[in-house]
Amino acid sequence: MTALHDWSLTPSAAVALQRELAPRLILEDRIEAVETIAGVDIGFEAAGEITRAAVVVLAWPSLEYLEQHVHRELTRMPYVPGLLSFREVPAALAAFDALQPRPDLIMVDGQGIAHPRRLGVASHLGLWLDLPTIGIAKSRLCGKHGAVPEARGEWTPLAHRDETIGAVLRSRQGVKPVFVSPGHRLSLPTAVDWVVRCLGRTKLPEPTRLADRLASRRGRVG
DNA sequence: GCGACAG
DNA sequence: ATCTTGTCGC
Repeated sequence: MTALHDWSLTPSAAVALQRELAPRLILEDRIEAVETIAGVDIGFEAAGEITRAAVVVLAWPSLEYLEQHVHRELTRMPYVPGLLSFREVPAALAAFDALQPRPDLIMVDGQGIAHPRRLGVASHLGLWLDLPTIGIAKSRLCGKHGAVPEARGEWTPLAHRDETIGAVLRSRQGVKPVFVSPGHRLSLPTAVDWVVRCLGRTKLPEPTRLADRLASRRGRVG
């Protein structure tokens, strides 16, 4: 019952594809007027056999709820550090198909270019949809950084092989920082700005926080 | 060779 | 990610 799909690549083939795609990323600000922002996250059911992709769309600048959508499908790949997009992006794309006007900006739960080959899940999704994306991860995949300032909104750079790949942001005082990195079509400063602007009084920005709840079915969103 | 390792 | 109870703090 193995559902083969063009996303089901062997690890080495997936790595080769990442190396081919990373150079195509645009890390300059190519983002239009923002009126809607989407948050995406993936959750699992039935001991991981079912993948559940959730997308929540909010209006900017009110952050008012506009719509949500959930797509469920059989899980196609196991979790392998560095290859997360092959496990989650297919389901996320299906969830996005239900959105009529596409969002102007997307916040993804995971890394953008803060990845060994600069192609985290946020970058891969952004490249595929050709939309601006930002990666917001709750923990580090690669790279190193110094002490993170205690004040909310402050950050310290995340570096990897002499490159600045992201920001370790104190999104909420007294709480572990989040790792922000550009996904596609925007710069690091711009990515951090958007995350800070979408922050409520919680650790995660509203789009991602709501998508998280919907994906893990931990409460109502709309 | 020995760790580290998004979700 | 997911499995899980109470508990500390704004």
